[in-house]
Amino acid sequence: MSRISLTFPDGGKREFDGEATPADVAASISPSLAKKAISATVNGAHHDLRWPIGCDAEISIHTMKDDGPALELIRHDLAHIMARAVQEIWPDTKVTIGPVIKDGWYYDFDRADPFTPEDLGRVEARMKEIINARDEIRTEVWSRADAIAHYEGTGENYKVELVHAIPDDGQPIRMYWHGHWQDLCRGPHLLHTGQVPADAFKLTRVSGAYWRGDSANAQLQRIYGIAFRNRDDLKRHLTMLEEAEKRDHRRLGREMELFHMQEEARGQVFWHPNGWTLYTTLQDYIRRRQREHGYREVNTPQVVDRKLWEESGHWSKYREHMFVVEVDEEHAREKAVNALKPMNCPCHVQVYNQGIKSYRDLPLRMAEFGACNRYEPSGSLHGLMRVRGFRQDDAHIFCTEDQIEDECARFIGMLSSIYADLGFDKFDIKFSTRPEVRAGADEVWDKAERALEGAVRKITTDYEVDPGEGAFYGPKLDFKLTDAIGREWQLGTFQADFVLPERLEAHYIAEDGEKRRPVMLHRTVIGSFERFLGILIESCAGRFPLWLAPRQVVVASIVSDADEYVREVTAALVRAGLRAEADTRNEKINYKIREHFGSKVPAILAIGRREVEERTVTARRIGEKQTNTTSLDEAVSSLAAEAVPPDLRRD
RNA sequence: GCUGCCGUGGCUCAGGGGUAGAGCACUCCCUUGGUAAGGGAGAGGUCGAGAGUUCGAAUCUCUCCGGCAGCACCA
Repeated sequence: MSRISLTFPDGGKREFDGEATPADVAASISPSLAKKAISATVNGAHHDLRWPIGCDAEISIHTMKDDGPALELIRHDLAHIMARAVQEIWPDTKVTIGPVIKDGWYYDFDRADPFTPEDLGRVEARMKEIINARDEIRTEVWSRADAIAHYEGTGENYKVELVHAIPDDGQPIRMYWHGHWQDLCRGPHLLHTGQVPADAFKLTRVSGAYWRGDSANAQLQRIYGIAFRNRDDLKRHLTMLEEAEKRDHRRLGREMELFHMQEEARGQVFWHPNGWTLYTTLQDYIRRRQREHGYREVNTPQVVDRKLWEESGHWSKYREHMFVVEVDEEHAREKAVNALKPMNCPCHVQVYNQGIKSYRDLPLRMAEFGACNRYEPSGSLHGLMRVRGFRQDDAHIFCTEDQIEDECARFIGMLSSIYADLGFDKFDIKFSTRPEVRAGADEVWDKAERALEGAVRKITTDYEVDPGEGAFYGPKLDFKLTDAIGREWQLGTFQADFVLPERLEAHYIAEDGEKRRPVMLHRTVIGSFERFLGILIESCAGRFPLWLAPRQVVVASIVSDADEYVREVTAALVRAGLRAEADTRNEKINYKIREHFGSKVPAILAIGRREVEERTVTARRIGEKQTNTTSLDEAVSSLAAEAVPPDLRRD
């Protein structure tokens, strides 16, 4: 006879014989625990208590939270409940898949007519009915043949495909039921639909999504939902999203007069004085940091003959995404086909290839604030985050295979330091390893992968590995930050490349006098100024640290008798290197304060009769209530000190 | 590029088959007022573009352009 040993969250143990049913198990648990007993680990695998138990098993009951069922289970079952609601309302709709995602879930449907916002209301109402019905949730084990026959019979061709895709390794195929509705699912699940809080979820949007994520496949209708444990959490989440909207860089870009974009230059940026000040201040900073780390800056052409792109391989792969420039014969002696450079790499190899390089020159670190243009798909454009014209903080390091590790470690050190200076102490790292189709010998890949991963491990073990997702020319590390509403964007990157030096015939003379191929390391820290500034704007909600703020100080008069002194104070600040402005308009100080703090000026010096007489200034900082009156000299020197960029402050 | 939604003055938005409205911003006038909107007056749009339906369209239909969300893409 088989036995089941149960371990409870409180550490207690209980033994059952192998024929125990879930009901037996549930009965042995205290009522309060039973309500929360939803899933378990059976023989090491995560399982649902609803499964027939008929074998030797070590079961640990877990995932119970004191405040109710695990959110993941709630969201998971909501996906099923939504699919059921949709099929009950529109029986001809085919179901596909519906996973749990951040904050909620989605489910993809195949249906001739798209869902309208009103449809979502109907679905939501039906879902609440299902929840209130407290239908028991059951799981059955089916044979593969039965499952396929069933889905073929009901015309659920996507499910047929899914069953076929389940590896045939003896694992049972599980069917999940509530009411008269069923779905293919491996679990785990709640005990009944009533365990889902009926007032803490919301269907948020519909959109198209390709079956299996492949644009060659049919496009399905995806419905997204969000769910929380209770109504308050849901409300909090919605409020948070509203707040995040106020930090949207497109909105702040307009409000702070940083930049604008328009139809005639789609996907490109018109930087305004404030935005350009920010941009160049950041660029100056990056330039200093690069110099500090041994980079030499170059500058290469915008318009390059297609010949070079053919040699580099970009023409065949990215032709559709390049801005091609054809010079007409009427204006030139020969017709030439060029392309705006979509990236700087081949140009840097051209610089490298001038003259003969020795192993003594390596590692050779070549940087360029390279302006690139890519004809990105229209639907991918997104404010500053994804544009067609941008400038990278690009650099290529030409080195030997043995130098990869050291260069990678140096790079990550520099990147961490720069991110920290700019207010990002945390960022996500992704490590992508060799794909199936690739260039370069396995030994070189071994070396490069080890070098990259080793360098990362020196700073953190918290990184994601994407096996097989590396470029065909080498492994890569990506560094990501999130925007106001949690979308992730890739900024920094570090990639080893064994291919381009070969294609463009770069070489150096080794110690033994032989010609060798250098490895080329492609890297960016902030990625592009455009995207990084988008992220930076959102992360600080437009309240830049003083050294970056486009307008650092406004000196505002309270009465017109102070105007002359206001101009004197402003001049002193400007002399000290600050971006200071005088505001002597005939407006009340309240009005001026509101306006300047509204446009995120970090510091305001208010000047009234008292300050004129005492030759002082009264300062107030954005976001702070209190004011601080000091002598003029004191104010100027403390602001000037704060305006020094962090790297220069360290010395 | 695909699916859906949207497109009214600089911004936020109302209206809606008979030739446009509010608040903020802007200009001018009054107010010299101590730390997140003092008061008044004025100027500003032909309603994304084109075509169609209609006696008449910003309002209905179609096409295109653009924006937003998601998908796909991202050297």
